[in-house]
Amino acid sequence: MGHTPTTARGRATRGRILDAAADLIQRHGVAAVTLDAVERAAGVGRSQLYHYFDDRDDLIRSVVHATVDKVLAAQEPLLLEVGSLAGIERWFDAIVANGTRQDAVGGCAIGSLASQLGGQDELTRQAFVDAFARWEAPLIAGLRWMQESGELRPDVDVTELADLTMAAIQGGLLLAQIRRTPDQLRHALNGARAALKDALTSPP
Amino acid sequence: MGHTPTTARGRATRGRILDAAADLIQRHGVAAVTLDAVERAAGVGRSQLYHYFDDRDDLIRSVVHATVDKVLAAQEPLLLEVGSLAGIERWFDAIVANGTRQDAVGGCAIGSLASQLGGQDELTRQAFVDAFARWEAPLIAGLRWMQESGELRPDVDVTELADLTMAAIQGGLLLAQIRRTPDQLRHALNGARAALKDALTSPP
DNA sequence: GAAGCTCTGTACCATGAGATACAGAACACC
DNA sequence: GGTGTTCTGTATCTCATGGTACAGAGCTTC
Repeated sequence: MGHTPTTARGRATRGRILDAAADLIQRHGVAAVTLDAVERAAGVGRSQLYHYFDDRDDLIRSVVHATVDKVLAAQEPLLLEVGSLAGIERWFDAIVANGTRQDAVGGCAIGSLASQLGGQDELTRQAFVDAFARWEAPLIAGLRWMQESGELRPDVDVTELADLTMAAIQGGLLLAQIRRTPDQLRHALNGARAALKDALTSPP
Repeated sequence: MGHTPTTARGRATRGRILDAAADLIQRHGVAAVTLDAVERAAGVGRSQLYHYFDDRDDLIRSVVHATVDKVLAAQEPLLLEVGSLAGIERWFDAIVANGTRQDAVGGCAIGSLASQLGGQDELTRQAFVDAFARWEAPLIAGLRWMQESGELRPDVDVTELADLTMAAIQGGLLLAQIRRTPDQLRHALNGARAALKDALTSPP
């Protein structure tokens, strides 16, 4: 898997390559990631690419892993507070804000990658399965905690609720990306919020 | 946009090309659609491709339009009955069945295409905007009808409900496709169903 | 059955893009 | 400051792939 850089300069270069490639994918799809384009965008020569990555596929895979780590790291502080309705709402708000921010491009980086590369090789697909699992796990844990502490009705299926939430996020982001407006995402998350409130023991 | 075939043989050939290309996209992504691959899969020579399509891009665009029409045509009979809870539930069941059927590949053909080509040119993106609008319109109309006839509470936002539903479908299909199991899709639609029931005037 | 279409088969071209070779610069370490 | 390692620049090769040329088969129509 190429050389892992040891010097600061090396890490910076590898990072620039990864960022440039990720940006190209996000904006114009995987097909737009030609080595020439990456070089231009990253301000880097051909030899650097092959110094840090085995080949193009290795680069793409690395982008996937980097993106997954980055997105999940960004989510982490919010996902830790998901054990309460207020925490979940903060999480939703952040997602909507995030989807709105990136000038109308939006879309979930992981979801976007997933639908482009999910049908690729088994290894890449597995990476996305793991990514979504890591993403959903804190939510399930939080909901379960709420259920055990009596906030949530005992008869609701927490995995079902979590799956709905994840689907609403992904679907909302996809549709918002196509329509270039965050409305759909907001609506979808409002719906998920309603479903959550509906499962509370004490209706608000 | 190439020659539109006039003979039966011509239509069959053009159809085979379109089917083969659609299949390749669905299974291995747009990048896998090389002209050689299409020829092999469709049992067709290079000259046929350029007889019926201007170039590769035209072929891809044609696949998009054909897929949209096909999916929407398949949905149509169910979408006409969406003016009642029972009709909506039949629609959901069909979607789940459809997502389950295609041997674990699944995924929404339109959604999959959309996330691969949505960031492409403006024209293609618009095609998807239209597709989703055409898809969602009957649902909104049905919900509005239910609201006017008193089945649905007057204070609920029908577009919000419809957006949640569409997002649940798309997100559920995406996640089900990645995980190769229809559970997530089923869960997501159960959630959407719950949200719908919650909006009814007479709780079931 | 001949003309004039639509449709098909094969060979070929041009070039974009992935990959390689190799030398030289920058840096770390003693 | 010398030496080995990491990192970078440039030129080049190779080949897959989109695109073209052109002849020939197969209908349809008169």
